[in-house]
Amino acid sequence: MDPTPKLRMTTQRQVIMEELHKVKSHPTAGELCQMVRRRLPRISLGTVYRNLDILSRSGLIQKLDVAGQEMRFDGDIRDHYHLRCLECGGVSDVEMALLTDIDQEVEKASGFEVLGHRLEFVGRCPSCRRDKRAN
Amino acid sequence: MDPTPKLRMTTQRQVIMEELHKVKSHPTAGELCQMVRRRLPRISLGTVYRNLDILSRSGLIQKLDVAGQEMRFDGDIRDHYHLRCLECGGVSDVEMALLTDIDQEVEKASGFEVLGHRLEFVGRCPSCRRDKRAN
DNA sequence: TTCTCCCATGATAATGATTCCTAGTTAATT
DNA sequence: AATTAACTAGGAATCATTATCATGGGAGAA
Repeated sequence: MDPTPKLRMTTQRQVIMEELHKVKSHPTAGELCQMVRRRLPRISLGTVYRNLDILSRSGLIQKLDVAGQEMRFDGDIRDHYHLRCLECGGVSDVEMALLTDIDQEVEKASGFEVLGHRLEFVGRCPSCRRDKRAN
Repeated sequence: MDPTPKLRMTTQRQVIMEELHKVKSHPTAGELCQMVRRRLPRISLGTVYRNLDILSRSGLIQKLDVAGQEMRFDGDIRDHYHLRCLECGGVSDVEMALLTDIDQEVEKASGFEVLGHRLEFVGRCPSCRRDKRAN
């Protein structure tokens, strides 16, 4: 229906991307909004959400949809797996080769057309393990 | 602190479990509430949520937390993987051996204490592939 | 059986993340 | 500079989920 509207590089959009690329964490929209507000104090949370959505649709960033209630965003668009700390809620990257064969295996076994998979680990991050030891 | 309060097997709780076990789909709380209401028309959605939570904490059912906005529930408590149809939103089981080694591998490589992982596939279910062909 | 305790229920309000709406603003193009 | 479609801020609306609270009812003791 609608031809894709042409993107404009607004200040807000620019700063959102920059701030997201600065960190290796995987912030939520709210966290990112706080970060951006240090430079653009009047930016609204809705704008952050809208731009994160647009940027991820354009393939410039990644919308993570990891377990948990809040969506997270990643400036690294390479396909990779994640690890969530149950204690602090943080999400880290996993250095691990992608599983390349399982999609086809599952496709054969299930009758589904398999387009991809999502693998994520849960556990306790080094920092939280350290804290626990202190208790 | 609190000794776990003793569970009372109420009619509502009973019926929720029965209805969940009847299906091989992985209903949301709302869907399950509709199913249960055919037998207990006055049950409230809050009761369904509360009991699903209690039952999953007790290990009698599984809370799925698959990608997407709504939580889903599974009467099958065996550890297994899932497959989500992007078209109809349905969630199916995958017949596939569990990946047993990767947790330890990731633990060694990452410094995290890895407690488990969650793997889910995305694609199109046989039924939606069939519909698509008709277009 | 009756009393008492206490967990459970139903109804509804509250919360929190996300999306939608609208009037005013701005980047890109001519 | 003028034009215009895309964008923004702010707030309202939505949707899933959780909390609150007065009432209900089952299990054990008397």
